[in-house]
Amino acid sequence: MKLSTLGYKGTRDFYPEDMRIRNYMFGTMRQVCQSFGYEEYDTPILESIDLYTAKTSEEIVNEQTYSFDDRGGRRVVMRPEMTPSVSRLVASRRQELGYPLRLFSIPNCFRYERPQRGRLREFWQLNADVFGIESIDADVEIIQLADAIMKRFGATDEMYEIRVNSRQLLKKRVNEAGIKTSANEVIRLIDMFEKLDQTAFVDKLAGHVEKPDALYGFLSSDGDSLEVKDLIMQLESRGVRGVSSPSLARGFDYYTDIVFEVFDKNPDNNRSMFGGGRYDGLVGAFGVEPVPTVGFGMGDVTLQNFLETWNLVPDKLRPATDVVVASVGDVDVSAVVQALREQGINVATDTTPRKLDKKIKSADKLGIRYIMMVGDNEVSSGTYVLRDIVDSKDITGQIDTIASILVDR
RNA sequence: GUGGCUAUAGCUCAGUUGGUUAGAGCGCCGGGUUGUGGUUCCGGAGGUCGUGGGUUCAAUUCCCAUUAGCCACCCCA
Repeated sequence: MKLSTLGYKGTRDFYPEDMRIRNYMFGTMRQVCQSFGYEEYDTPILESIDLYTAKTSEEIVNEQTYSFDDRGGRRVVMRPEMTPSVSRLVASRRQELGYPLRLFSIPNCFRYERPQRGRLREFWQLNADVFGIESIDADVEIIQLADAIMKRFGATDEMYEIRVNSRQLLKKRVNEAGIKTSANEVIRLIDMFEKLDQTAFVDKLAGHVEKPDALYGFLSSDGDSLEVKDLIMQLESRGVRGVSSPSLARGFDYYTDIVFEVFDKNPDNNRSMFGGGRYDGLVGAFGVEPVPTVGFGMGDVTLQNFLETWNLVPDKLRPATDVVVASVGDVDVSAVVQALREQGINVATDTTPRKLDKKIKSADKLGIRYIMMVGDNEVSSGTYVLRDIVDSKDITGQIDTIASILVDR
């Protein structure tokens, strides 16, 4: 039987050229996070199902997780998100950790969903969280961090919008409107505010609250939360533009106060790219003293859509290999290769019996910028020719000269 | 979970109103140039037409199922 070359549904293979883009994205995220004083951590992909049952949104746990029973009969879940794991991490050493604690990670997560644009079954997600700051300073910092990452990718204010809301205020207004069903159902409906027209929305709302018109009026206003206004002001003083969005709710149940999302303004995407908020109750759910927390998750799939549609992916991403040493005829190139590698240069060899033009073509195809042709003449004279495939020019010189060019390329 | 579109060579796609050996461009491999690429010329390899079943004398083409991909909804990164 012939094996299929297709991978599992909703997952991706990363060829070197894909990996370069991924490394670029993750590298940029890592740099900016570290510049804000965030430290990297990691946790296992597998977690007990208990971690999610109470905290994540119900739909995600019930219908969107990969879960199975292990050989000992324990229910195991492949993490659908990182927040419960990092909360567990902090809770288990609650006392001995130093605060404010700033953490980030770029884990792969799994959700059993129908794949489509911006959504796959395996995705990576930058998670940045700050623990131990009660004041709005933490919310400001996290949003500023998210914004800084966007800007480091070359994004400008026309490309995305940061929407901010207070879940506390939203809950208050929902309660004032007189809940007929449940607060969660109303909030879920509010999430659809932008997608429905006014009459359809108010009609639906009328089934859930006593005073739909009052609630609608609030949702379509600029919002009147002092906290949100203060937040937006502080962001502005740091050069970050935030917009009040009273209907913003976010899907996860664990958010307690400020929530935000970053919206992709490109018509090809036109969707919420990522978001986050404050979840003060999650660490405390492990039976320790609660720790105030603000964080966000930034998915690689939507981010890559964003970068591609706005043309922000650098096209100069090159392989780590600096040079190919190509043998000409029957010659031993190992000494030359060794000498270059000792200088810290990444060297691939091509000692296949093919003709030299094929070797140059192959190096070009692999994206490797330099090729060094080594035959008997070069070895005996000690003078080598280094070809820059990109600029199409040759550099002739001793091995040290060649090495110095490659080192500070 | 619901709905729509799609599946032919490595890639992008044509095509067969059901009928012998299924095509193009690009890419790939080899040669013209026994030590120098991206141009050009010549030659070559590569497809059980996604998979399974049905209708038919005959299916890549029609029908059903299934799988995968894309898109929208739900939800969300």
